[in-house]
Amino acid sequence: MHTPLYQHFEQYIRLSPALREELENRVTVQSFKKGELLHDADKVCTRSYFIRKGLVRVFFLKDGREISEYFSSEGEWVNSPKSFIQRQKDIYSIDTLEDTDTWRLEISDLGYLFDHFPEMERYARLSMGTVFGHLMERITSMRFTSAKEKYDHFRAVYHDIYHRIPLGMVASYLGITQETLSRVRAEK
Amino acid sequence: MHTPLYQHFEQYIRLSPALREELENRVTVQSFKKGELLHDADKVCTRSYFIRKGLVRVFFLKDGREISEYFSSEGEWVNSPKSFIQRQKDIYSIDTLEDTDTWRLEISDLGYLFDHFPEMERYARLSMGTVFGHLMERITSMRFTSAKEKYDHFRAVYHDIYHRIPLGMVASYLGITQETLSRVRAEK
DNA sequence: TTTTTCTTTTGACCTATATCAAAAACTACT
DNA sequence: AGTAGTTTTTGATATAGGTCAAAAGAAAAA
Repeated sequence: MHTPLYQHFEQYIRLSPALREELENRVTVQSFKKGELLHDADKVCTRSYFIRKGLVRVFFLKDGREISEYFSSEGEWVNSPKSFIQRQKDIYSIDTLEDTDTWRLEISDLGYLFDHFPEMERYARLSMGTVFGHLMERITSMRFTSAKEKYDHFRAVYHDIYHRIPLGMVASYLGITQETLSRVRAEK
Repeated sequence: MHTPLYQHFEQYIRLSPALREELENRVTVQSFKKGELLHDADKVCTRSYFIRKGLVRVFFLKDGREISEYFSSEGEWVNSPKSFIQRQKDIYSIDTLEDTDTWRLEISDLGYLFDHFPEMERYARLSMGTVFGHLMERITSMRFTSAKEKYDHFRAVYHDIYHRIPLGMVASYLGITQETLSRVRAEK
């Protein structure tokens, strides 16, 4: 039943039966229709969602326009990172681009797991290391690169899901206008 | 003697006497002259340096030019993150912009600390969370912003040290040319 | 199916920043 | 102090990508 979740953890640590059971008990199924909000920037983010099926987008408002920060899909956790970690409000909201099924974990439950299973701390450290690497690569790919190079990098990173994301959202993710992205895409 | 190092850890966890002692035993003083390499991209990064005094720059080569990735100064750890975490080569080298004194920690010693002190795992998770936030902010500040806005953000982030960094290195950090940065700076 | 709304493409024009080149201002040796 | 090397500034020009506007295409609603 919770196999994809276990597999995710086992990329980084070995799950003891006790930890498996705790995870299973503390995680709740929650589904969202396309366009629904998982998290609103108005509030502190107290939940993390593991995506079983679907696609979500983390975004914020700048001058009244929605800017995509990043996208998450099957097999990944999503939350508003700074809000979730530091228990304060942040600028990000999260909504879905497709009907999405998740397992939801409350921050209080996660705290319990950290306190009682040191391997969870290790899991967090290692998995953050992975994401960390992605962020640095992204920063590199945003400097001294043409719109085309940015788009190519985006397609490489979001290889499996880039075609499921509307053009305007991709453009704001890349920091270019959708007109420019449309032209870049045309010449191929 | 090791006070600044202890203080750094105690932003995130409480250091037991036992852990203090282990840290103290495993850390080695190392000093570098201005311009010396702390790490060369040719090699796997197996050491992390805590900066007691001085200023270093993490950079890589693109088309024969040196691009600054970021800077670190007093009270911070520096290494080549992906190389250090995943024990493989990466593009980054590290050198000093000033004479620099450090405490050096070998990855094997860090591994020992992770294995024997679960609070070290917690420290790593929490401190990575902080850096994580900075990276996300930086990504945001690089999209849809003018050269001037990028420079303003840089000065805010590197408030205490920005004046110690040569203009050309700041420009490559921001992803703009040094000519543009020079002009931005002139009109104030 | 038809209408309405949302998304993407195309076109014309403009501006911020890149590029190339050279002068000026620093820094660091001898 | 004087020379050589490096870094920063200034100037002239070019261009990628922004902005604004409108048409075309797709998706959702009636």
